[in-house]
Amino acid sequence: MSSTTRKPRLAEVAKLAGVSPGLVSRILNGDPTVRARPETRAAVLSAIEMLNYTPHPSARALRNARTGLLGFALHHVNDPIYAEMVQRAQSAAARDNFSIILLNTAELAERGEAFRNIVLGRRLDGLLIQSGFGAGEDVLHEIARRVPSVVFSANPTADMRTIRLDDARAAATATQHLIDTGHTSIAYIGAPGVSSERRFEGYRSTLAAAGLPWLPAVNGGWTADEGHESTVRFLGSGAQVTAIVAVTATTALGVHSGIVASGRRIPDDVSLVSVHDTWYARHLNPPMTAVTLPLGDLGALAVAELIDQIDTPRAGETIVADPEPRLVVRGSTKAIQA
Amino acid sequence: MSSTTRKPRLAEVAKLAGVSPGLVSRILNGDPTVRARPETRAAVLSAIEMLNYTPHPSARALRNARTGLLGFALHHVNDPIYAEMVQRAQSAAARDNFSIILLNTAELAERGEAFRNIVLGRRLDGLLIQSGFGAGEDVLHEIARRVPSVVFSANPTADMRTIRLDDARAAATATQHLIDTGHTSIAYIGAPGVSSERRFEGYRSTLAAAGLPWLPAVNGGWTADEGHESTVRFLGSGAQVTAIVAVTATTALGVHSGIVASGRRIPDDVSLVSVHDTWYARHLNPPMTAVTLPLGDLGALAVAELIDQIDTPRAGETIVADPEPRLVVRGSTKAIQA
DNA sequence: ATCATTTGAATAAACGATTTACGAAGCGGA
DNA sequence: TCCGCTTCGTAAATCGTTTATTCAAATGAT
Repeated sequence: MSSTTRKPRLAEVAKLAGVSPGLVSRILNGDPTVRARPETRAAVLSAIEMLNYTPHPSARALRNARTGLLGFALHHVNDPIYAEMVQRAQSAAARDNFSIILLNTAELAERGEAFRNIVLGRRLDGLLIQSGFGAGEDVLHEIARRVPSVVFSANPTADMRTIRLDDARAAATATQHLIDTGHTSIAYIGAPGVSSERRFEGYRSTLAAAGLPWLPAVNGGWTADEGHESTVRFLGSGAQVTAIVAVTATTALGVHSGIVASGRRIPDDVSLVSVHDTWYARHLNPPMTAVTLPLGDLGALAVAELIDQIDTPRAGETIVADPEPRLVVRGSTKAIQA
Repeated sequence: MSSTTRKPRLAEVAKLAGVSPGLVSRILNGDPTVRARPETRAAVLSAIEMLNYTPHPSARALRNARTGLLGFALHHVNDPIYAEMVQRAQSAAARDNFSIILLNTAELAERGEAFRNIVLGRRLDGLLIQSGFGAGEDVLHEIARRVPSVVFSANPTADMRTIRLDDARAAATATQHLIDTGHTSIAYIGAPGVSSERRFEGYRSTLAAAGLPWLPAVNGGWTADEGHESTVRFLGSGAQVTAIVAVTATTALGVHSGIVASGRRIPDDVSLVSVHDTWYARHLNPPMTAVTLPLGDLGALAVAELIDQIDTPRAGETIVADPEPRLVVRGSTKAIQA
């Protein structure tokens, strides 16, 4: 299978170049205090090249107390909403030679101990933590205080570095679109946690500003199945709304099927707008109107802040927003005839 | 922020217990050759407990030449199809104290060098590689020969450990369902790569066995958008089929919207069955009939084989299949009236 | 009492890279 | 010639575990 030659060590490069291992290391890492003759430097470089040398990551990690690994703890790793965010985060990390490990926060409940061990066990240089969903919040925040971290979605606190989207504005944009097209009876289907609360506030304040009535948030959860159930219950209870704003794309999918299951037509009877646009929105029947949020930018920026945080810890809040709120109008919304 | 006390080292545990570091290490790792008095062992254990000691992963990795990290290289990491597979793989890995890093094979084209460095740079103990999609296949297979690996989706070779689903049977199950409900004109919309080829063969042979005609595979790609485009083209070219089998769930979603965009009704004009069931299938309008494949089992088994592979490399093929093919009939299929 | 075993544990050398402290040439000036 | 300053590098101590080797004390046999 593999050939018998091991991977070369620093010492072997040094011997080939006729210098000491220390010098090779310093040249390799661009030590500014190193003063080597051009021909010495060239010899080192060509020895590295010739042996195709790459440093041993574990040895480096031990000596430098830095693993080059970042953790990305998400509430639901596999929510398609996060695909682009994770990808952008990984590219951003790769630029600084970091790799990203995905961690599922849902495991927190069952296997909290294992989670803490991975995260607190010097295996990771830093951690991106999605918070603000209620359950296990205290554990996450304790971790955030012990490991260089950037917490996102959560509300800001005095001692953490946080980053989040402009949730209120996104929901406001969705709501305003419905108002603009003549709707006066609009519901919000939300989920547990502060992101949903902020979106609800965007919904509520926009309706209030327009002099229109608002309803308490319907609790739909973060999954399509929960969105479906709560919508069926909500509409089944005789609610007379002509439009719904859904907290996120997965929930919105369930709301979509829930409206259909309730015997109402989209958009003729009920219009639907999703906060968060995603890959499947355009393929629904009818296609779903949605507000785009810059999750990719959030991921990239979160990583940049985290890497900064590793060197110089500090608290503070960052809000990531598109220059303009972006609404993608598709077939799930329709103007009310005056 | 964090308190001033470092994490304890092995030497500190040893001092507290009044023994040597070596002994602590051997007891900690359950060395069978260690002969310690019960009270000594108890002292060590209580010292570990008292200091809340956990070994330094980088030091261990250096000494043992084992990082505890497994790579999971997927064609499209974020395809929702893989959610359960990745989760099950992670649980299986966690049981043996391995963590999993997700890698995107799509990056291979642009950043092949970076990919090789991560993968070949002793950062990973082993690699799960999804193969069989055509592009970059040679690079993946070269890697598979140099790092302990389990390759999945690909066809078996003499020198690799491979694992895959029973693709042909899944497609056969889907096709048979359509035949059983009276369809005689059935198309298959596929994608590049051997998994799709195997599914096509299941489709073709099932129709042949029933004495029905089959069509060449329509190339739809692995994404919803590609499925949509190819379906619109296919139906627009005047194809007269009453049913379609789609290679996977994402493609099927695009086929679904493509049928609608072509002005045909599901299931009245065209029935649709997806190979792979997934979370959103039940929320489509109409909900999508699908064949379930045990991707979760594939993930768990692949990890188990990989961990085995790390200790004792060997070639061989494993096919993961449910005891019974499982078809979930929803609203996207309808019997043809005779 | 003496020698040979066993039992119980310590010692020290890796693993591979990084970095601080130190030193041998080479050079110019007095 | 001798001192002092650069220049260009080297040596050796870490980082924290693991494990082969060694060794002292306790036990047993004669």
